Amino acid sequence: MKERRTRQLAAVEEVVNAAHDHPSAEEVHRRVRRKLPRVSLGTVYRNLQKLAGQQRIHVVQLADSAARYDGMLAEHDHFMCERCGAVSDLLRKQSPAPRLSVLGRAGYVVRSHALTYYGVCPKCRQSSEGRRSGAAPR
Amino acid sequence: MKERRTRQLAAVEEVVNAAHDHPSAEEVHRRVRRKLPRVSLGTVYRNLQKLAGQQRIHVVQLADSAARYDGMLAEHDHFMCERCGAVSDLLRKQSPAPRLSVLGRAGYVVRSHALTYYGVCPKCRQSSEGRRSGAAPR
DNA sequence: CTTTCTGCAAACTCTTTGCACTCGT
DNA sequence: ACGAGTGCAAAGAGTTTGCAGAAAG
Repeated sequence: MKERRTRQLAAVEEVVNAAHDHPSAEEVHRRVRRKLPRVSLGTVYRNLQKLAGQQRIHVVQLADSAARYDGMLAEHDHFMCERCGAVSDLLRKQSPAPRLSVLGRAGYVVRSHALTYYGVCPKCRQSSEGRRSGAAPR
Repeated sequence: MKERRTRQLAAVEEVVNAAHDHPSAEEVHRRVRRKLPRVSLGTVYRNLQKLAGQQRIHVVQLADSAARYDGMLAEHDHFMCERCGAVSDLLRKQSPAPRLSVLGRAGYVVRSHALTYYGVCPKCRQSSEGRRSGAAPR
């Protein structure tokens, strides 16, 4: 019943907290392996799940198939580039308070919300300036 | 190169348009089968994909694992109940225009955005009135 | 007839899990 | 020593795809 501090758990948390690029489980695995070459992907999943359950990291589910993991705990939104797949954090200036009170009056209890913008990031936009190009998305 | 009007495609579109509960692919398959008992799940997926590509339906990716399909084309947001899994549509009163202009100035091109609230719906809230209950989620 | 679409089944991707063993405590 | 956590490999969801045959135009 008592939780243990294992190298694997610590390494997973460290990797997610150090990352600013919203890595997938597989990417977290790759990075954790640099320190502990023998960790299995299954263990990475188990630890990501445990950390998420304790709200020590966040799981981000985008239009993408695979879940991404985020160490930033402050409330924020995301922008996902449809060309390169990069995800960036957007500070949240104000929560949709008016919306929340409407929902509350209608009987909903709102626990959280997720807001994601989709489009083209500055980098990809630049690299297609003047072209009619369609770079491979995802 | 020319697209054909097959019964299967028509049935899939019809089912998604008639549905107000954001069915998964498997659920769409189940419903389409009531009219065409021999359609395969693969065909349902292919047609959902085709309709989505033509913007004739929308794909909704929530915290859930499986994608859901939505025939409502007007801009709107979603509320997902963490207890019963039901998803409801929320009319969007105003698009986050201030946010958009900030993003635009920063070089982002925003094509769309998705906003989902998570919590407990009125029905589930009622059925746990007064209890400290933790009904099984999902 | 030609070409797209279908049904079927196999393949693929992402994630979870059972089991014997390891390692924190 | 006890038992939570690990590695491995197999199993599960959800989704995609190759192919031979069906059917729309």
